[in-house]
Amino acid sequence: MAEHTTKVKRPTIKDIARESGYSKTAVSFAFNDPSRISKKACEQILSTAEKLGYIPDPMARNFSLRRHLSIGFLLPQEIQYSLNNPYTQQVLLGIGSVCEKFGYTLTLIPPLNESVTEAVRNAAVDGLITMGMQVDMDIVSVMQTRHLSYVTIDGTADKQMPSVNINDEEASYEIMKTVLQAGHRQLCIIGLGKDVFAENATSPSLPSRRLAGYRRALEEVNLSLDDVTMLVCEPTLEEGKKKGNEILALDKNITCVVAMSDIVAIGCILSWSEAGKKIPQDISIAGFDNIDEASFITPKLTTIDQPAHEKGRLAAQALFQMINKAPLESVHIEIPYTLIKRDSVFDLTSQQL
Amino acid sequence: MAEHTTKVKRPTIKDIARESGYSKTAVSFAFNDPSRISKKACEQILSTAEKLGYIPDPMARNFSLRRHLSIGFLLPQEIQYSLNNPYTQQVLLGIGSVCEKFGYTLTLIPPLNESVTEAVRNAAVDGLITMGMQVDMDIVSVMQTRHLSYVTIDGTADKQMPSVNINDEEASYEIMKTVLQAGHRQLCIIGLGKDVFAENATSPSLPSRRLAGYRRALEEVNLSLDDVTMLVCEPTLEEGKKKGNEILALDKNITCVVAMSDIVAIGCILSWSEAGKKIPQDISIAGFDNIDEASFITPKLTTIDQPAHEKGRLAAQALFQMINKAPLESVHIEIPYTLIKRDSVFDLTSQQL
DNA sequence: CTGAAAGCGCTTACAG
DNA sequence: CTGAAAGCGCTTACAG
Repeated sequence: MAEHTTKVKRPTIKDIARESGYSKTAVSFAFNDPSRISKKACEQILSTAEKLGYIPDPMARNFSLRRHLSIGFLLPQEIQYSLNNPYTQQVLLGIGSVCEKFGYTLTLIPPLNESVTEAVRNAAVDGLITMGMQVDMDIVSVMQTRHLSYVTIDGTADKQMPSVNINDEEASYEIMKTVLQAGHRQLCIIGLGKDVFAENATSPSLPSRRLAGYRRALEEVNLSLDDVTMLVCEPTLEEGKKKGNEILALDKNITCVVAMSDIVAIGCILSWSEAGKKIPQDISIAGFDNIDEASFITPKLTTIDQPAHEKGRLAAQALFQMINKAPLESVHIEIPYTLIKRDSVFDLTSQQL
Repeated sequence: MAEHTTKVKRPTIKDIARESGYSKTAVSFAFNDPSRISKKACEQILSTAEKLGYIPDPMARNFSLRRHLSIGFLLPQEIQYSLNNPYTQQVLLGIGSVCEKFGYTLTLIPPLNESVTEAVRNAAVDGLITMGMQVDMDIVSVMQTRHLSYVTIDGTADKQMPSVNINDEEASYEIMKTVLQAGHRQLCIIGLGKDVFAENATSPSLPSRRLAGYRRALEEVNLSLDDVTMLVCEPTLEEGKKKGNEILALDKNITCVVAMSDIVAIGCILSWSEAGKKIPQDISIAGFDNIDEASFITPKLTTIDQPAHEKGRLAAQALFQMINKAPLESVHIEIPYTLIKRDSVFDLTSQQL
């Protein structure tokens, strides 16, 4: 290589040591624990650092200290899908607010080469938060052999799997009951896309727990899930619109849709409005999540309020406890939800024709 | 330390080498370039790795290869504020989709100990995307001495500062003109909170460029910014609601509000609805951004459509070019916007009382 | 195909 | 207060 290949190389601790006349140890102390060297030494070192444009390499520092100062949020599928849901965004905010407090960054980890497992193998983080995880997934064994701490939100509780959830079965029961009490019998359920994690899961996933709640309410009026039209989609606005149109085309005279996700419910409402339907008179709908948008769509959405932000916050808090080797008060955190009755479910009983 | 302090230590490449009978070099090749060793060696190494529960340490690998495989998104203030705006969330999605494509993670970097500069000094990333950055900020010099690549969105273009923008002055001019043509003269502008980056900035920031556009339109009807009520707030729904109420309390008979952010405009609408106002008849409003919510609030919002997702995508694309030492086609990318006229600005001229 | 050894840029126990 | 040296867990040019 010719001399003039002056690659502007960043100075290292060694350069500062040489230039300032002190040792690498002293330079390190100047930045990390000035009390261990003389004031004079510290000043000289800091000023030559300034002069040469030296900033300690965070990666080398972290490597040496065996930490990343970052926690990871594992995205179960492409980022478009994962983050296009206000519910997930609120979870993210909750996690982020805790990271911030601890001086950590938050790493969003999309699948690597389409593989979530690959992504987990390579994740440069101190711990992971996942959504909808179950123990019997190979990602879990990767996290375990990597000795990574992890917490799952909306996943399936297990002693190997610290979790944060609401009581989805009960919440689903309540909202379905609300719909049934309003007299609706021609129903359509829009479930959540099945988890990409779940290849051969055995324990009941979040969608199936919700379904169980719906079923219980249905059975009380002598209906079963077989009497209901079942659809499934990813929780995004676009998918919701699509399903909304599909339902209209179904020609089954559905009077009420019960969606497992507000964003999907809102998508339905938008598509129905465009099609000239009156909501909730022509067709009613109930959601799940109580995202902000649920209260400013017309009609306002009847839904289950679940504190997404709080879920993220608690999951992150638990994760930091684990990272810091502190014992967890409880491995499975269950937080309260609230049924929110608004205007999107028409009361068929009150208008005895 | 007593013998039974069996800290479950992760096996390292050395352990696999010893156990399998091959060298560290061979183990490394088995994972990274199997073609360089014999099939037999590879199999034996991989199987002992499996047996001992060995997964190569990503941090050590990245450190050795002098890379992070992550790019950073710098949050100008606490994560609550920064990410609670659908506009920013879309930018984030755009960035994320590119990261995903390149096999990178996306690191959200909140201020560290309240300091954005501190956060940049310690960021473990290969490049940074910032919002609303100007050259004359000390964060910029930190990025430069760290030899970090960076791109700014909604910042101030400069040869030292690759950027992605729309023409904010022109867009603002257009929307103000729309409002004025509808006959509104009692106006209130809600600007964006001044940047936390900007301590002693000299070149015009995004809010001031927008203001310049507003001013130009105002001057065409012989008004100046002094004739307009000026408010400023952070772009969140909550802040928007607060400002909405403040405006009602103002008792200035404002007929139209021009907000620099849809989320703030929506906040206003919500607070006004609660207060029993008819919108846009009693009070009109125009926004900026065209977030999804702008089209499903009632009334639908008149606003400027700017492709937030595209901004993020282009910024990330440029950043990866820089990281890969490829030349940039253009250091300053300007993308088109669109004026969207909907229902939130009442036409005072058509109803000649 | 295989391995010994230097190197990535820090931290820190230890000796002076 | 100060510094030489080992170590963090990988990669890779080089020699065999």
